[in-house]
Amino acid sequence: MSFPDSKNAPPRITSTAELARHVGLARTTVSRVLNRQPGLKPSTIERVQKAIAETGFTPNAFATLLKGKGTSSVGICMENLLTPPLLRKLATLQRQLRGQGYTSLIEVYAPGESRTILRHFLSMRVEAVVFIGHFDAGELEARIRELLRHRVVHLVIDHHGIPHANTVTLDRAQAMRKMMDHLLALGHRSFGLLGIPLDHPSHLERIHGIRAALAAQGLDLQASARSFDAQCVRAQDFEFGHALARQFLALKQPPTAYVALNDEIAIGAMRAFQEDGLAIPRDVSVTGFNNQDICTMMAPPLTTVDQQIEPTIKAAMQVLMSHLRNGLPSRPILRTIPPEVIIRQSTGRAAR
Amino acid sequence: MSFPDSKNAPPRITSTAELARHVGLARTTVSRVLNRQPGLKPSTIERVQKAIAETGFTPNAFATLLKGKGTSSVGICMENLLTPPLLRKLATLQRQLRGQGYTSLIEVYAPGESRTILRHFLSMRVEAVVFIGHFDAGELEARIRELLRHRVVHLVIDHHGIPHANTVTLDRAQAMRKMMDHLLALGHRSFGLLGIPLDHPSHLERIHGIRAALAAQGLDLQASARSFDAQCVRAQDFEFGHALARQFLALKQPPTAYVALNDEIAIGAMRAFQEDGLAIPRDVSVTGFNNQDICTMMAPPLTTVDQQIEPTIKAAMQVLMSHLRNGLPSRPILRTIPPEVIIRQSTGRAAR
DNA sequence: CTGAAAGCGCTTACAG
DNA sequence: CTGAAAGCGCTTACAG
Repeated sequence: MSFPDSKNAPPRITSTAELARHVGLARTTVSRVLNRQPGLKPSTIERVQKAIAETGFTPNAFATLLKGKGTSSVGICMENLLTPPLLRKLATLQRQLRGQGYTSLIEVYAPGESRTILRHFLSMRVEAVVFIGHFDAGELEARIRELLRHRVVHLVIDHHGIPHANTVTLDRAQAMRKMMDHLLALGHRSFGLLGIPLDHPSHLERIHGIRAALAAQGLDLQASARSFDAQCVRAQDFEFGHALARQFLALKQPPTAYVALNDEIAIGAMRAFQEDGLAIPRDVSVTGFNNQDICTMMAPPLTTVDQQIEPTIKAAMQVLMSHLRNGLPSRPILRTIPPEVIIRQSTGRAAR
Repeated sequence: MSFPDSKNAPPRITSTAELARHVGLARTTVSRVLNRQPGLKPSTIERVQKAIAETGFTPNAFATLLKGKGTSSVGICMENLLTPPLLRKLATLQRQLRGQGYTSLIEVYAPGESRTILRHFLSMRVEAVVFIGHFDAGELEARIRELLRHRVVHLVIDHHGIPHANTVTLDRAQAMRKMMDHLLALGHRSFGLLGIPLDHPSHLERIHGIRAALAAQGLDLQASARSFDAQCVRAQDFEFGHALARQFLALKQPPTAYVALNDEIAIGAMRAFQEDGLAIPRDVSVTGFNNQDICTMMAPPLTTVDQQIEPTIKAAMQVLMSHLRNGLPSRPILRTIPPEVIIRQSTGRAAR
C-alpha cells in the first residue's frame, strides 16, 4: 500500500476548511476535535479523526499560533556545535524543555550575526532566549538589552559578567583556585598555562582564581606562571596544546606543572612532553578542564575539572521556569555552580 | 540609556497596524517598507524605518508565513546530539542551509518519538526534512512514507537501506573492505571485531565489507573473526572498548588485529591492551572509525577511516536543492560517499 | 506614491 | 451538540 501513484489515494487536505467540507461538518467542529474540546458527539469525533488519519492532515502551526496563546517555544543560541561540553548542555536543556512542553529553536552564533538570530527568535515569538557559551561581550550585552526591552525572558549559560543578564555559570575562579591548591600542595612552584593568557578578558575569571591560590602561598602570578598563547595559533585544540608544550620545552628551566584551558589542550601537551622523553607525573604534572570521557583513557589518566553539567542545567531550568511563570525578576539573577576537581594520575609531587 | 524603567521609553509595538497608527500611515505602506518594495517616497521609508528602529518592532513570522510563500525552513531530525561526527554533519549542513536562505528546525530523536517530531515539522510547513544518523528502521520507513505522501522533500544521511528514501551515505562496506585489505596485507589472519556484531542488522554493511575482504583471501568470516558484543553493555564507548578488549585478552589465542566500530572504542581497547603489557602495533594492531582529532594524539596514533564529511554534506545539499527547485524525483536517489582509510601507527605486521 | 479591502488558516465567543 | 461570524497580523491585488 504505497500511496504515491495509486488511484484511490486520499485527497490532499491542507486546511481545516477543506477537512470540514470533506467530512461534511463546520470548521468549528473540526477545530474542536483537533483541540480535544469537550461536548462533542462521540460519533462526530470519530468521523473527524478517521478523516485526519486517512488524509494525514496536520494543522498549520502558523495559523494556530497567530491566534494567540503562547508559542511554547524557546530560542537557544549556541556559541558553536562542536565543543563537547556545550553540546551536553544543549542536549540536556533541550530534553528538559521538551519535558515541560517547550519546543527549542536552535541557532548557531557567528560574529556579528547575533542581531539577525535574535530578530528571528523574536519574529517567531519565542517565550525565552537562552545563550550557551561565550560570545562577543558587546554583542551579547546589546542582545540582552533588546530582550529586556521586549520583556522576553532570557538566560545566559557560561558567559559571565554581562550587565543586566540573568546568568548561570560555573565558578571558574573557584575551579582554578582548587586546582592550583592541589598543585601547590604537591610542591609545584612554577606553572605553565596552556591556552589561558594572563590578560585576556575572556579568561579573567580563571586568572583570578590562579592568582588567589598563588597569593595564598605568597607567590606572584607574573613571577610564577607563564603563558605562550600569543605565539601559537589555535586551530585545533590537540595540536594547539602540543605546540604550546613545545614552547615550554624550549625554555632553560620549564615549569613543573601545566594547567590547560580544556582537556584537548592538556592531552596535546601530555603527548608533547612524552615525546620529549618526560614522564607524567614524575617529571611534569598536567591538568585539563571539562572531564570528558577521554580523560580516563589517557596514560596516565588526566586530572581535570568537572563542569557539573546536570546541576547547571537544573539551575537553568529553575530560573527559566520561574521567570516564564512569574514574570521577569526586578534585578538580574546570578547562579554560580561550584565545580569539582577530579584528581587522577597526571598530577604528582614536583620533581624539584 | 537603559530603557526598562525610563519614562520616555518608546511604546511597545506588536503589529504593523500599531506601527502604522504610530507613524500615521497605512498598514500597507508599513508592510511595503518592511519588504523593501519599490515605489515609495524616500521620506516615507525613512519615517517608518526610524520608528522600527526606535520601537524595536519585529513582524510576527506566524502572520507573514501564513500569507503563503514558502517558509524557507528545513527540519533536521538528529539521532542524538552527542556523537561528534553527527554533530559535524549538523553544523556543516546548518551553515550551508543558512547560506541558501533556509532556516533549520532541529529536533532530537527518541524511540517512538519520530511521529511527533514529523508532525511538528509538517505543522511548521518545512520545505524539507533531513534525518541524520541511524534510527529504528521501521519508524524511519513510516516517516519517509508520510513525507512522500505530503510531497515534502526529504533526505536521509547515514542510515542506509530504507525503501523509497533518498539517501546520502558513506560506503561503509567499502571502508571495511579497504581496512581489512590493509590488515590482511600486513599478514593478519585472525580478527577481533569491537562493537561490530556479526549478525546485527544495523551493521550488516560493515560485515559485508569484512566478509568480502576475507573471502578474497579464501578466508571465512565465522572462522577468522570474532565479536564479543553480546557480553558487554555499551554505556560509554571508551569503557565499552576497554571491556571488549579484555574479553579477547582472556582467550587462549587472541586475534592479532582489532577493528572497532568507532575511534572511542578503539582507544578504549588500545588502553586495555597496553595495560596488559602488549605493544601496539608490535603485538596487536587496532583500527578506529571516524578520524576524530584525538586519533593523532594517541600513542601510537590511530589508523582509522575518514567519513569525508565535507563531500557528504556537499552531496546532501545538492540533492536537497535539486529536489527543492525541481520537485521530487521519480525514483529514490542514493548517493554513496567513498571513504578514505587513514593509515597511522596503530597497525603493523602481524606478530605470528 | 499611498490606502481600503480581501484573504491566509486557525480559534473563540456567541447563537441556536 | 453544532455552526456562522469575527479576528489574529500579515500581504497583495486593486483603486485612486
